[in-house]
Amino acid sequence: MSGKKSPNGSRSDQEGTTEARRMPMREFSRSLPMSLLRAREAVMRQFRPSLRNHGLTEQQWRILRALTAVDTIEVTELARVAFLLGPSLSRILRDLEARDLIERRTAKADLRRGEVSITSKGLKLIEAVAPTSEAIYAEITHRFGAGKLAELQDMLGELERSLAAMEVAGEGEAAADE
Amino acid sequence: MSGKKSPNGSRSDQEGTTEARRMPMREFSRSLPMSLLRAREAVMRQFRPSLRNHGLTEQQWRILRALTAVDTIEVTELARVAFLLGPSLSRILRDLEARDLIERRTAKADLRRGEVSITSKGLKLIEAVAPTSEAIYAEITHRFGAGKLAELQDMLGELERSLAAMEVAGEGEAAADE
DNA sequence: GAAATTTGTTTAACATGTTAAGTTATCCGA
DNA sequence: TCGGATAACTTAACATGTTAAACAAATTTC
Repeated sequence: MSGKKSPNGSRSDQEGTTEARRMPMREFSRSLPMSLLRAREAVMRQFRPSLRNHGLTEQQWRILRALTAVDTIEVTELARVAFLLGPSLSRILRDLEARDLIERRTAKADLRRGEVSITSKGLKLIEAVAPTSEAIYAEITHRFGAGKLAELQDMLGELERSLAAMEVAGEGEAAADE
Repeated sequence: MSGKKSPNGSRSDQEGTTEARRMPMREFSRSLPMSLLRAREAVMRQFRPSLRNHGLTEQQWRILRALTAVDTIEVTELARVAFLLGPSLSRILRDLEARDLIERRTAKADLRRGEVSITSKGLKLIEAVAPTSEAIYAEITHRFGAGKLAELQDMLGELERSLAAMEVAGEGEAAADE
C-alpha cells in the first residue's frame, strides 16, 4: 500500500499517451462520491446555459423555484428546502432582494425570524425560464428513460436514508480540552 | 402555472407548522439535480470530518488520491481525472506545493505543460487518511448493500452516457455581435 | 425576573466553482 | 519564417461551500 504502481520507467515515450497516463486510477474514478458528482454535473451542464441567459445561477433558481410554491417561508425553512447552508442563503437573499426578485420582512411574533416571499417580478422571471427548463428535463427523461429515472431516484432516496443514521466519526483528533 | 398555491390566508397560526409550511414543494425537492445533490452530500458528510482532521479538503484529497496511482501526470490530465476545473486545480496545486505534498516541473518536450507528482510527505499523508476512509466506505457499502451500490453506480454511469451527446441549448439569447 | 442558555440569522474568513481574459509556448499554413 | 491560430496553464473576478464567530431576540433556569 506504500508504493507507486504503473512501472513507467522514466516515461521514455512522448506521443503515445502511455497506458498508465491514459487511464489512471480507474478505481478512484469509480468511487461513489465521484460517480454522484459526475452524474450531477452531466445533468446541470444541460441547465446552466439557459439559467445563465436569464441572469440566474443554479442556487438562485432553486430559491426562486422554492418560493413559487409558498406564500411566504422562513429563512431556515427555505434553507432546508433549497438545500443551502445558512451563510450561502443569507448572501443570495441579499442579492435577490436588491434585484427586487424577492421581499423580506421580519415576523411579528418572533423578531429573529425573517419571512421571505417572491415578488411579481420574480414570478415573471420564473415563468420566462420555466418552459426551457421543463423542456430540458423532459429531454433528459426521454433519453434516460422515465422508468429508469424513477428507479434511480428511488435508489438515491434509499441511499440518503441509509446514511442518515450513520455516525460521523472524526477520529477524535481534536485537542483534549474540547 | 402563474399563481401561488397553498391558500394560507394570512398565516393565523403560530405554533402549528402549517401544512403548507411543513411540506412545501414536494415536486421540486424530487427533481433529479436535487436528488443527486442530496445523495452526494449524505455521502460526503461521512468523509469530511476525517479529511478535515488531517487538514485536507475534499478536492485536495481527490488530487492526492489521483497522484498516488501514477508516477507523474500532466495538469490537464489531472484535472480530468480529479474532475476539477482548470482554475480550481491551479490554485490547489499552488497550495499543495507550498505544503510540500506535491512537486511540479515543466516538461522538457513542451514547456507549456506541467508535470505533477506526489511527494513522500504526500504519500505519508495519504497513508494516514486511507484506513479511516476505507472503513467509512466499507460501512456505507454495508449499510446500503454492495449489490445495490453496484447497481446504483451502473445507473449513474448510464445517465452520464445518456446526456453526453445531448445538445446544450442556450436559447440563443446573447447579443447579436457575438 | 435577571442571568444563562438556546435559537434564528448574519458576518467573517478561507476554499472551491465558474466564466472570461491573460500569458507563454507550440503548431501550421501562406 | 513569419504571423495567425491553438494549446496549456494561470489570473482575475464574482458566486457559492464550509466552518467559526458574532449578534440579537427568545426561552429557560434559578
